[in-house]
Amino acid sequence: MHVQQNSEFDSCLSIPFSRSCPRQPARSLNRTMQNDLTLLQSTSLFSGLSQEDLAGLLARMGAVHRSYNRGVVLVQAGSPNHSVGIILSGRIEAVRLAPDGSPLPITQMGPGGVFGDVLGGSSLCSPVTVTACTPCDVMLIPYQRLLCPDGSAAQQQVLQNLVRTISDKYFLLARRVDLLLLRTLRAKVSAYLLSEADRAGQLTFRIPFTRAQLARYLNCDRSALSRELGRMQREGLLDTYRSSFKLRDLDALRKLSQ
Amino acid sequence: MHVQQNSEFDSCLSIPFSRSCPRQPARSLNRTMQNDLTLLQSTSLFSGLSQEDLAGLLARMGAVHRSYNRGVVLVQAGSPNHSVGIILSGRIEAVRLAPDGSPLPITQMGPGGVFGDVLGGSSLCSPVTVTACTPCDVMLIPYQRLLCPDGSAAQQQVLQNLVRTISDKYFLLARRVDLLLLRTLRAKVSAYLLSEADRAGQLTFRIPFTRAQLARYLNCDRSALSRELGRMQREGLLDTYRSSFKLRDLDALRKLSQ
DNA sequence: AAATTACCGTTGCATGTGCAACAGAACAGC
DNA sequence: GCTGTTCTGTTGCACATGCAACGGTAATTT
Repeated sequence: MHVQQNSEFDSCLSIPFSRSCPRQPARSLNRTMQNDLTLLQSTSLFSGLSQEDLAGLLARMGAVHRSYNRGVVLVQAGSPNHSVGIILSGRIEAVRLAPDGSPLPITQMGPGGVFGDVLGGSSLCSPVTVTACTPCDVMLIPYQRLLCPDGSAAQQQVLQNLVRTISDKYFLLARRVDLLLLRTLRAKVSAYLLSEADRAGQLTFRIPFTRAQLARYLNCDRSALSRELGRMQREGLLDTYRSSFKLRDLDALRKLSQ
Repeated sequence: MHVQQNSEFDSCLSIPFSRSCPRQPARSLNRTMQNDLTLLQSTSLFSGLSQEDLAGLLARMGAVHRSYNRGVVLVQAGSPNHSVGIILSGRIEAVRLAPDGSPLPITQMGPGGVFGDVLGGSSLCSPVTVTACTPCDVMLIPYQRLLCPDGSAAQQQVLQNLVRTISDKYFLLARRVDLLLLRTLRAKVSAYLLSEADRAGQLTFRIPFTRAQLARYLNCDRSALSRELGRMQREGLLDTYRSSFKLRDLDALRKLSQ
């Protein structure tokens, strides 16, 4: 099973859906439930739990299952969010509204991804808007129930996992800071593309951004990004067409990214 | 008692030491222990615990008390870190080494500050070097003992608190990202100074950075920063001399910071 | 198939800012 | 006192990049 968690970017755009339609007859639903448990087990939040413990825990915590269509807003920035969500199928993206109102892409996540966890139960308002990129199935768990210990070993394991999950997100954000700290646009582009190639495991890959989105992500102007990519292409460093990239000179790119 | 936690910047440079020398006769030491407990109670990590619970928990977890002289390295970047530290007195600072080797200030903390918590227990190596700005007293708790539940209510409370603590640090980092995303140097300076004034609670304050450090923090050139500060001073927006600042036109600064 | 929209590359221009170099002030040590 | 070091402000210059505008191509809709 293809599980992606905490992936700040994710170049895999085609997700193999285990279910195209969440509303199914009861017999299929049981089978679906089984699939969900297996997926949840491989999640950073629920790793290390047996299926029995997990099922019991979910019931005690009042976990609910929701389906959303593409484009639906799951979490509205500025309004309080009381649930942790785990993606069962589909993709979601989190964006921030910049002070000037333009959307700033933060992260995208596929099945197994956990969102809404970095609120610390402090009844804080979410700084990001979470929307469904594709039709989604999501499991929602009230944050209070998640944090409030019931004394079970499983629940304590989940708390530990939660610490891990949030720490991982911290490090992802820290890596983004590293990107933003690079001085030249060329360095940013090189660092970003190298990280994407690393994630994809090959030198040819697609990124989950349009040019305009990537420009916002790297905090630069869209035309400047196009210009720089054109230059790098002419210099033989890479090939690119729209969202597709092929890295040609890894060593040079590594040097450029400092 | 003056408690500072999770302060990414902190303009208070003069810390009133409760103890100038940690090595004292037994009678004083007990009194010191009492002070420590009170301070720890007001910490984000140990809030909500009674002194009895806290004392028992610390003993069970194998917490140790260490003193460091100014300049000593508490955590070396790149080497694994197995302990969470809570500052009892003094100040510490965390810096990163940029790819080019220059130090990049990350955070400073005073009494009550918690560090080494964002490692997720995954035996990760610390990305930052933590050093003592002043002579320090620190309480160290093995991360494994902290995460591994013993079934006590106090321990579960600590786990919850740990989630909160890490979440808070995530948001601090997110705010730094916001700073870095601002397009012009003037906007960065305005946003930073406004946040410092907000923290200090007054328009006249000192920042914990030299010009060169602030330039690194805002990701700009030192001379460019001096130039911009000079311009803003001539325009009547603020006054500055070395690390001291006085904001003169709050409205204008707010507009500039977008 | 036509029309509408979104996406992308290109280019000219203005300028903010990195870079290097220098000098004076503050500070520490002797 | 003197000396060396660190911190800071200043300035000239080059250039990377933001900005605006335009046209072309791909994608989507009717």
